[in-house]
Amino acid sequence: MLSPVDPHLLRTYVTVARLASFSEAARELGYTQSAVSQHIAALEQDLGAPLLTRRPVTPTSAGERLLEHAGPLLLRLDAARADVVRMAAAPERGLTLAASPTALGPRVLAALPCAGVTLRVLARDEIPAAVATGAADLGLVDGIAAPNDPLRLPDVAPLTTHGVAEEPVCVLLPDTHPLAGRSALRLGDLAAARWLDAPDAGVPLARLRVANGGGAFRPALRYDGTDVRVLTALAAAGHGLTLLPRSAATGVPGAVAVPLTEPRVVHRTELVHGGAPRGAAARLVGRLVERERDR
Amino acid sequence: MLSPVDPHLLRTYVTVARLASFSEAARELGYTQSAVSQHIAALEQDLGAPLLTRRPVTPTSAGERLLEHAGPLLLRLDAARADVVRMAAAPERGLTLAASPTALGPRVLAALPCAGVTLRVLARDEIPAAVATGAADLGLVDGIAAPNDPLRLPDVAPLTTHGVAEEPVCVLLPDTHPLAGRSALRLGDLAAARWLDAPDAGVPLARLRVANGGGAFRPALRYDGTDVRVLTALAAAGHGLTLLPRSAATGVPGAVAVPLTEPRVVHRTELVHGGAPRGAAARLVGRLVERERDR
DNA sequence: GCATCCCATCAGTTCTGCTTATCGAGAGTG
DNA sequence: CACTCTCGATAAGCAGAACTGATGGGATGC
Repeated sequence: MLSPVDPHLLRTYVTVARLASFSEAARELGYTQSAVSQHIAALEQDLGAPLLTRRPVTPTSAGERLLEHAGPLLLRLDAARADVVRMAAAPERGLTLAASPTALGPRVLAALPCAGVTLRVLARDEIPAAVATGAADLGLVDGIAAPNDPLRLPDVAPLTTHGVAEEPVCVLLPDTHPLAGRSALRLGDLAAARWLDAPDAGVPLARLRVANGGGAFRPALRYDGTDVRVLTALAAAGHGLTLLPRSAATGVPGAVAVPLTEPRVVHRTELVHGGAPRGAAARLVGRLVERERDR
Repeated sequence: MLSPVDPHLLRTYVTVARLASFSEAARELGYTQSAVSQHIAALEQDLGAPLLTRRPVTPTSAGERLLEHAGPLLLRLDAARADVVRMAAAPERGLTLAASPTALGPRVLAALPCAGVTLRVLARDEIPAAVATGAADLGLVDGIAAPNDPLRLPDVAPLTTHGVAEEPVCVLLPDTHPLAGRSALRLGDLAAARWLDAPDAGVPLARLRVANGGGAFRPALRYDGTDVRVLTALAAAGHGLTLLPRSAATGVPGAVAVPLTEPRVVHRTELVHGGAPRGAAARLVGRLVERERDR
């Protein structure tokens, strides 16, 4: 049986690759430069391939490949520890909730307890990681899916998800737009449009590209922030169209929200948590999931 | 910064949990019983929680949780090594192809080279693991999805997938069945039917349960093998209905295949491979993906 | 050509991880 | 009830791993 790759070596490897320097990595990790050098040598010998070019320090192609593995791997390793530790000691500190910006729909907001919650807005794909490592007790992720379909989340760890809410998806158009009067839109109607590319604030477009039959969207302006207000303002100012859940798209000055009817997709919000939510976290889970069942 | 869980300890832990014995695990791992005892003690101290009850040796609740993490974790660790090693040394041995039973549709069979291929039929969720760890060079997985949607695969490692074929999904009915004369069926027509539960041979039903609005299927007989012939024979004999891709469902004596039109799903086959397919593997990838593009 | 920077290598020390040996608790037996 | 057998915990010792500090050598800059 072949022994697993030593995660200790892996950690120094990713640090070296990130900083592009053995000595810097040594400083950051609290080792001597010598130790780091030996770590990399050991890893290269173990895998039987050079991982870094020296001078300048850059990953080789094999090293690039290893980097792709290393991130999720170290994440899972930490997640495993965090998850088990969480079961043992539940200090009942304040509840931390990690959420993507558009995941905070009306149903969620109504269910939040009045006090004792720390809300942390993160990019969509950081949320499972935050929950897995214990940085947050609960996560709220949103995205586009077929009705009643679960979202596709990166599975960094065994997490539990519950559907919490589904809303229609709307296109946000400046009210001067020729299609602004429509009561419904198909994606095909907008084939020639320019889109705002806002993976962290808006609804990710990539998911639709497939349903769209492979036709790529023409991105106009890319927005890397997480502020929905900025995004709606950009859309209202005519910088491009964007997709939002109805509740986030209505009431924007200078813009109208038109429901998207084809393809038949919904904006879905899911609650994600680790093994054993306790105390306030458990209560919030109960409240959100129960509301869903009433629906 | 917290140091990652030692995978060495993790490996002995899962072995102990599986065998429910320290001494047995020691024998299997080539350690002394003392070493295993120390490993478990170290892990429990590291995580700050008891993981096993002794006498009898059983995982605690925290231990159960850890087991859920451990499997994917060790798999990924091996996958990382295998992937990098594969980049370095490409010995150009015979091509090994791992496939789920119903993934071998006509398009795939036509593209296979005449010689030098080892075909290995595995359960659906073992295939990504086999490809990731290098047990197979390529994998073929099938499943049910919305048209043009990718399948949901367990992401054990960064793998690349290509859609290879899509076929209609058919219900296989014994020709004495009252609905056997229909030219098309909706899932709602079959709400009262009994189903064959064959997760490894047929098409998994779980995926449809969601699209079905949460209504569970009534399973009649469970078949754990991977032989499609057995499955079709069972269906023809009236032991229950089953879903199959059209090419696998036609021509079964005593049964008819009726296309499923609602929900709108297809049987999809995907090719999955690791980082850098070479030689014969690369040629096969090329041939399969190219055929897809022609479609 | 000299200084500097950066990684590789070597020797020495510390500390971890494994083995052997022994103990103690619990289950089965006459 | 005593005896034994099994199985896991613990102690001591030893070999090897891991890290440090020092040194070497190939780049680059002045």
